[in-house]
Amino acid sequence: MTDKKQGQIRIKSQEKILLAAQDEFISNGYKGATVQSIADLAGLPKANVLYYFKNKENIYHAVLERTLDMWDQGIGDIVYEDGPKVAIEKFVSAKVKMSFHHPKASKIYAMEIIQGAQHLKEFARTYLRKWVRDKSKIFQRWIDEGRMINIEPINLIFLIWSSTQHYADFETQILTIMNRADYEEDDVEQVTDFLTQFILRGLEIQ
Amino acid sequence: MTDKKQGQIRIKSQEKILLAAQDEFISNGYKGATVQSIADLAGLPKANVLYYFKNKENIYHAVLERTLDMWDQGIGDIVYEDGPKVAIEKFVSAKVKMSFHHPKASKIYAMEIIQGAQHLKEFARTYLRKWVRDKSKIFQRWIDEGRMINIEPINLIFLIWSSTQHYADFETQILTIMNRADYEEDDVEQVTDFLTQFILRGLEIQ
DNA sequence: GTCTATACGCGGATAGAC
DNA sequence: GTCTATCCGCGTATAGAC
Repeated sequence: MTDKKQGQIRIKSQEKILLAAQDEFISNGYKGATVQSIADLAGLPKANVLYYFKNKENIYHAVLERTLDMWDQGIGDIVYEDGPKVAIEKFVSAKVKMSFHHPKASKIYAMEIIQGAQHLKEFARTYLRKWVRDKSKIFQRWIDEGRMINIEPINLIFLIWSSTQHYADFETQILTIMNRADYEEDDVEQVTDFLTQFILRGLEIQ
Repeated sequence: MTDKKQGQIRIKSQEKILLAAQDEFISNGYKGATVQSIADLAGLPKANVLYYFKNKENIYHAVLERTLDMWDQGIGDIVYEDGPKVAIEKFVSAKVKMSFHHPKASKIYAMEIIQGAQHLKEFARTYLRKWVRDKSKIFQRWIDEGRMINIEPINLIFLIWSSTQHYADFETQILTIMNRADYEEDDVEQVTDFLTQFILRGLEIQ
């Protein structure tokens, strides 16, 4: 075997482990998850999993890190130059896409927060707080310019986050209520349109 | 000791156990929770906890049941006779109050759904599905009468659920972002007003 | 690098003393 | 009814064979 091939196996195995771990952590939480289950789901011996990641804590950190990376990339951005209408259309659309295409990332994140954000306190205190502050300022500028109704920007941010993430986190409940097995590709557009239009009306934009 | 006093102890102990269990299940999930932790939090020996509830599964069921009861009571109702404006004001107000005053109930419920609703599939399939169907019909009637804008009622229901519950489930994140230790009583009113007004505008009611 | 075998502790549950 | 002592299995992690 060449080094290249071994490196390939390493990468492939780590990838399989992280995907398996994501499922296991969602199903059973950090403490309830077992390395054995992760190994079984990944189709590898338990010892290999621990060889690659040393211990359970490290696996979880790796899963969380990928989740945050995804948030960072997929989220798009809110910039002043877009104006309120386009900015909100872009942002809501990106968030809804994320929820439907990567519900597991959203679920891992939600569980971590509900359980007290033990592993994400620092992320919230620094990155997230700054993000909210920055975007609030942009919304406030638009409010001052009379381009949207006068609301607390932070309430708006929470409303957008919650109403979009709901389709990922509460997927099981939504599908059960609607008596369906899976989301369809059409759902993304339907929800995006509903939320975008609803929010724009709520802000009296156009 | 009289029977009465013993009954009192029984009730008090069960109450302490259920409150402790709620915290433990939120922090560590069903599988990660330990009977020993619940006992410690309740200030009772582990054997007593198992004496009252037989096993961990039963404790969890009891906690879930209380959560659903609370949902049932606290949620208020949406009735045709109120008309869309009053109905939404009442409903949003009740949901926000619940989120701020009983965040733990909301968190237990959210975790259960995120993890796949193993213990609540039946509740969703029967009770919840019917609830959504009934309320959708009421909204549809108001739509047909031109008293609110034409949207999919189910999207509206999900938006109200998610935007109100967010303040309970994501409490930790919200407080961290806002750099505060706890919610204040004023927050309930502020959030209620924001969400109510926003949603009424989104539906073009008034 | 990969896997088997095992040490060691924790957790659920019960038996039985008080 | 209440609590102590204990059983037994599972889970993490590692030692060491291959």
